[in-house]
Amino acid sequence: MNISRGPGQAPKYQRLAADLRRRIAAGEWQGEAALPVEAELEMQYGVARNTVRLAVDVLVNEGLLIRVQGKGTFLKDRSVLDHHAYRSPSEPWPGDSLARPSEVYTEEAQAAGRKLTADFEMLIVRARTDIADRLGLRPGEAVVVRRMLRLLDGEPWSIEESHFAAGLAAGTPLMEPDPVDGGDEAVLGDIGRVEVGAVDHLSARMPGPEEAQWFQAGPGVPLMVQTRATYDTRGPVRVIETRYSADRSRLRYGLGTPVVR
Amino acid sequence: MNISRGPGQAPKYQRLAADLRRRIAAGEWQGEAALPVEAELEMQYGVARNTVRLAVDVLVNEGLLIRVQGKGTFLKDRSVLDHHAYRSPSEPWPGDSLARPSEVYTEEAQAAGRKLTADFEMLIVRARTDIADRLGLRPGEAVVVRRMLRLLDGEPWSIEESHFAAGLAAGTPLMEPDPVDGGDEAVLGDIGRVEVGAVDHLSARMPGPEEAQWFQAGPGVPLMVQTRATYDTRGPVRVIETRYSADRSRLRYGLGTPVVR
DNA sequence: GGTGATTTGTGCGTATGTATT
DNA sequence: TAATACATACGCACAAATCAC
Repeated sequence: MNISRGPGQAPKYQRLAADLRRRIAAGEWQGEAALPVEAELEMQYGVARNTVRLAVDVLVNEGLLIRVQGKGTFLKDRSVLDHHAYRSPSEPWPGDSLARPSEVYTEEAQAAGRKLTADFEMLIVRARTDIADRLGLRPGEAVVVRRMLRLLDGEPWSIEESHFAAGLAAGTPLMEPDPVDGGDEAVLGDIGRVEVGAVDHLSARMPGPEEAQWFQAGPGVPLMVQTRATYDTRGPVRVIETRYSADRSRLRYGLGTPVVR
Repeated sequence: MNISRGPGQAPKYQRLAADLRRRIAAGEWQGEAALPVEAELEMQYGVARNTVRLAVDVLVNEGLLIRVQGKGTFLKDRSVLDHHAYRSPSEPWPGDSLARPSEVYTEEAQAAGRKLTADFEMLIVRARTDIADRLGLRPGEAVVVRRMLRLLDGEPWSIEESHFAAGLAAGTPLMEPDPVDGGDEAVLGDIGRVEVGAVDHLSARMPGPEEAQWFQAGPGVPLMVQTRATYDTRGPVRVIETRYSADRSRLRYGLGTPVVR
């Protein structure tokens, strides 16, 4: 392919990126195979190393390729784990359709032949304004954050943070720096705050530096953010913000009357 | 700030990026203000232009900054439009909680003081394997795709594609290259295929080149992808895949018993 | 309407650092 | 240890878009 630049043409590096994209789509390299090394691409296309890197940058930022220093440039693998974020109330399933004790995650992973582990942290912070809003608190009020860091086959998968008003958590096991058997909803049940409804907000964005580090997310891998505000008959109970590495997860919502398949 | 690189330190451009991130967070530039020009940053930090560009690249890919040739580098604006992807059946709302005629979008935009317009296309294609799967078709069977391109204040906002089995659409207005009053569900109702349930899958990824062009999405702006498979009592009805520019949209799901706020 | 100054975009070359094999 | 391959960093030149005059 000739990528010399004429007038009215796209820049070289973009044309090079397009050609590499085409060769990838054509299956020239399979699986997680390595691409030709940069020096080889320089020669194949007769361009400077800089131009090769600009082109590969494009595909890396699209999430198609990953670069590994000292090894090479590789096709990126994409295998996702579905998570049931919600089931229709009538879908047969042990427990509530809003509840999500840790066992749910473990089971989903096992069903997919994969292994899910988790770390736990508890912290007390001043609420972000959007969280305070949804909990019905004044801005800057203290909230208890219970954070679950989930790993899939040892790779970072999601960060789940449950936010409780300090008043609600006081005097309960939610103040302890340990996960609770049966999930936090067990505690909520004990104090008569059974969640009956929720509103989820879903968005996506690129990770910040700390997030990119924890998720081991290179360029081209967005985060998917699920923010769930739950309610009982008295009012707001908690806000759960869960961040997923988008290249490893997909969320599923069962809506309306479930259909047997 | 001194960003000379010592041993064991992060690379210059990363430290420069971190410092710029800090200055942005500190509010040194407000609104959509311009950052110092590249030459100015070169001098401030005493580095080569290349290094400045690498650092700014980082922040652009995080979605924090945008660059405009001939003008400068600017803070990126983020204003999102919420879309009600699902409402609890008991939430008061005209029409079904699964249905989404165009009017819903228009109303949501109006409520936010913005204007939503749309273009329509109809095409007949061989089904992608995942679509065929969910429609219960053999791979490669023909499907009718009804595509709605939605613009918010004239800016690209979402692409919605409804996929119907060719057999189902035959002989109905779904074969016409025009939108249907009341939405496609009006046609489905007429032929006795009232959707009673659905399964949504949500994911996020970076746009491909055509998508990036249509969405006018620079680097750092992911797509959010919602795939809804709907059912009536007889089986699959349609698959709706909607792609949103993640920096302009947020999806809302009302779950369980709705709570008055 | 045009001209030049400003600012980012593209492209080349070179050298050296660092991780992997 | 040596070779390989990507990462970082410098410098330079010109193109293309924008804007002020």
